[in-house]
Amino acid sequence: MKKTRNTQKQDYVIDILTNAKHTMSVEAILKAMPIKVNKTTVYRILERFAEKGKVHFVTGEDGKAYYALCNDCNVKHEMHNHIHFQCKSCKKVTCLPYEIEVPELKDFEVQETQFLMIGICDMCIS
Amino acid sequence: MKKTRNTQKQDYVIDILTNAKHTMSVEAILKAMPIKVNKTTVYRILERFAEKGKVHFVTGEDGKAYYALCNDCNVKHEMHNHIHFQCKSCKKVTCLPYEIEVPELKDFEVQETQFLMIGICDMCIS
DNA sequence: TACACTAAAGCAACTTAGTTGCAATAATAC
DNA sequence: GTATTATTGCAACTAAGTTGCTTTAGTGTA
Repeated sequence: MKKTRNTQKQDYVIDILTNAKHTMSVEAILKAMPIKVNKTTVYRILERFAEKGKVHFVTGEDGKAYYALCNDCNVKHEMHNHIHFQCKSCKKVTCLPYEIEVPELKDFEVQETQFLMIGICDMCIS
Repeated sequence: MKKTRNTQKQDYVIDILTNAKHTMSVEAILKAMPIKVNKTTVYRILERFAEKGKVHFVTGEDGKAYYALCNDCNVKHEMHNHIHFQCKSCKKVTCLPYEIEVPELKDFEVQETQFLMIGICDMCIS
């Protein structure tokens, strides 16, 4: 395994995702940063974390990637088979505590899953 | 309901999707067109078809939209709860004949679903 | 068949997420 | 303290998708 270093910016990303109520886009993470960080840096930090399984992401219906910390989700499963919900109005993506029972596929070697439900959230419905 | 017109270009899109083995990106549809068509046109044709329920799309892990004809998938269900598979190597997205049992969500009004499994397909594994 | 209405198509310019290659910076090991 | 190299920054780029406006061409009516 490649050597890694601890940096302040990586810590900030973890802090921000830890305190996040929803999954976050790179754009949102950048805005939440207490110091100025380049977007490429954030992309690469998240890429590294995703490889290590610290973070997972879903691609929203809008084509953007939304990131969240991995809590117990993949410790047990190696995969993130829980559902995400994206609100069409506010675009927020939320991790939901529902696991999907995934079928065995014959012609495909499955590495990840992304289950997304799309609609309107409570906050936006009123 | 708004009036619609039948045009050659719309027919071509339907033809192409009918003969497609996989879901198709707008780029792929454009390439498959027997005549020159503007990309904006294809986007708008697909948008109209999606509204009418003739077509559905999944957002791939790559953030691109992949379109497929709706066969019996939404006639019965109003939603497209089948699984899609995207190959990380060739990027192809395939509709799979597996329905997902979706949970009732309390805080969200669900309008659509996108279930994506990601990995390597048989063709690319060798 | 000719005409009016307007849906559909074309065009060009734009927006934005994400990427790339390379140079500068700074953790870590010695 | 110094060397090594992981990490960050920067600028330029790519590509998907959008927007506003003009032009073209289905379709209904006379």
